[in-house]
Amino acid sequence: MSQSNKKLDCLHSLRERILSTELEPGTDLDEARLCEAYGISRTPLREVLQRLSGEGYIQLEDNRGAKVASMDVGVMRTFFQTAPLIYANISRLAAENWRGPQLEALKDTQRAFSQAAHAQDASRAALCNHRFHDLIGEMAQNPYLVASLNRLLIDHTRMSQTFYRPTSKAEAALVAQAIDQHDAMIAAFESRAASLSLDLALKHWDLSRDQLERFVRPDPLPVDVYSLEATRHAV
Amino acid sequence: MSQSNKKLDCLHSLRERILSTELEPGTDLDEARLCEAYGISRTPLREVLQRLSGEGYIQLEDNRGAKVASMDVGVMRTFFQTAPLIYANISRLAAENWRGPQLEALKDTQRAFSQAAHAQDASRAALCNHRFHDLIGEMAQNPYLVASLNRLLIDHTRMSQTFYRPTSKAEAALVAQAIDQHDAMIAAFESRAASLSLDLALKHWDLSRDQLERFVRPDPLPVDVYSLEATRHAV
DNA sequence: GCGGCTTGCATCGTATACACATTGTATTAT
DNA sequence: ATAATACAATGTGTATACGATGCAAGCCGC
Repeated sequence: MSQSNKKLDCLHSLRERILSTELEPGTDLDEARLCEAYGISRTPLREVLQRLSGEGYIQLEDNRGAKVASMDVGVMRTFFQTAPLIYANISRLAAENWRGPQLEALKDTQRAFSQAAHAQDASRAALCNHRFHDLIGEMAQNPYLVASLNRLLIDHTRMSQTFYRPTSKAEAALVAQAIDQHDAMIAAFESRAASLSLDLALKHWDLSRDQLERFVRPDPLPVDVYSLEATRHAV
Repeated sequence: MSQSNKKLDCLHSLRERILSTELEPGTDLDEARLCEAYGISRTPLREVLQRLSGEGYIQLEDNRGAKVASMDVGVMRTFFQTAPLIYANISRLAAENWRGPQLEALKDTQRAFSQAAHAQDASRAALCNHRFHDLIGEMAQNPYLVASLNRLLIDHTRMSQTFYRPTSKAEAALVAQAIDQHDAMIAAFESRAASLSLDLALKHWDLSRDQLERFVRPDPLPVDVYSLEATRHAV
C-alpha cells in the first residue's frame, strides 16, 4: 500500500504536469529520469506510461520512448468542431443520471475552483476546472461519451492555461462569468433539468471558445515578418 | 522484430478473442496461463493488459488481476442511447475528411466482410464489420470522437456475435441489407456526400439496433434468483 | 579530403527472482 | 458444533539483471 501510492503519485503527478503544460506538448519523457524522480523502478513506470498513452496524455513511439501528446493545428480545428457536441450531451446526461454524493463532490470542486481563480493561481484553477468537468462526466454515467470527454478535456485544460492569468480586467470578468455558469449548471443538475443543463453547457462552451480563440489566434507577428521578407525576396 | 511480434500477436489475439466473445464478459484472465499460451514473459503481457484496459477491453482491479469488460444491462441502455450520435457524426466526418488509400482499405474490408457473411462465418463477419467501422473512424480524422467510437464498437461487436449466425431466412436478409448499406456508405464517402453519409449511418444503425434488440432482451434470470434469495433471508 | 564502416555508448525491451497481499482451509478453543 | 485465528498457497506488484537495437563519433580505406 505504501509503495502502490508511489506509482499512483507518479500517475497523478504526470497527468497534472502535462495538463498544466509544465511538461509542454512534444516533450520527450526519459524513463530513467522519471524513475529516479518518483522513486520507482522502470517496470511500474512503464505501466504508468502505457496507461497515460491509453488515456491520450502521451504518445509512445516504438523504440523512441514517450513524448507528451502534441497539439498541432489540425487537432485544434477538430477540437472546436467536437467539443460542443460532447459537452452538451454529457451535461444533459449528468442532469438525468447523477446520484448519491456526486453533486456534493461537484460543489466542493466548484468552491476550490472559485478560490483558485480569485487567487489567480492559473494552473490550480485550470486543474480545478478540469476536475469539475471530469466529475460531470462521471455523473453522466456514460462510458462511451466519457472517453471522448476525457480526450477533449486534456487539450482544453492545456489550452486554458493561458487564460486564468490576470492580463486585463475584461478577462477577469470572463473568468467570473465562467464561475457563475458553473453555479448555474450545478443548480440545473440538482433540479434534474436536463434540457436546461444542455443549454447551459452550450453557453459555457461559447464563453470558453471565445476565451480560447482569443489566446489561440494571436501572435501573427512572426507571420508578418516572414511574409514581408518573402515579398522582398520575391521582388 | 521477431519477438515484438509475439507481443503484438498477443495484443491482437486477445482483442479478437474478446470481441468474438470466445473470452466472455467477466472472464478472469490469469497472467501465468496467458504468458505460457503466447510464449512471452509476464512484464510484456502486463503491458498488453494495461493497454487493453486503456482501450476498454478489460478491467484491472487492484491485486485482483484482470477480467474481460462486463456488459451489464446498465451500459447496454447507455449503448443504445449513445451509438447513433457517434456513428452519425463519425460517418459525416469520414465523408469530409478521408484521404489517400483509406477508401481502398475500406473497400477491401467490405469485400472480406461480404465473403465472411455469405460463408456464415459469424465471428469473422463480426470482426470484419468491426474493422469496417474502425476504418471509418480513422477516415473521420477526429481523435476525440474516435475514442467513443472504439468503446462503442467493442460492445457492438460482442453483441453482434449472435446475429451473423444462420438462424432464419429473414435474418439472412437483414445481413444482406447490412452489406448493401455498407456499399452505399462507401459510395457516399467516395463522392464526399457528407449529409448523405450521416443519413446512411443512421439507417445502418436502425438496422443494427433491430438486430441487436432481438437478441439482447433476455437473460434476467440470475438477478431474479438473487433478489428472491435476499428476500427469503430478510424474512 | 571525403565517404563508408566499425566500434562504443545509451536507451529500450524482456526475463527472472523476490516480496507482499489476499484468500482459503484447517485446527483449536469456546 | 460453530466460529475465529493462524498458516499455507496462489497470484499480483516491484526490482534488478541481461540481451537487443539504434545512434553517433572516430578511424581506416579510397
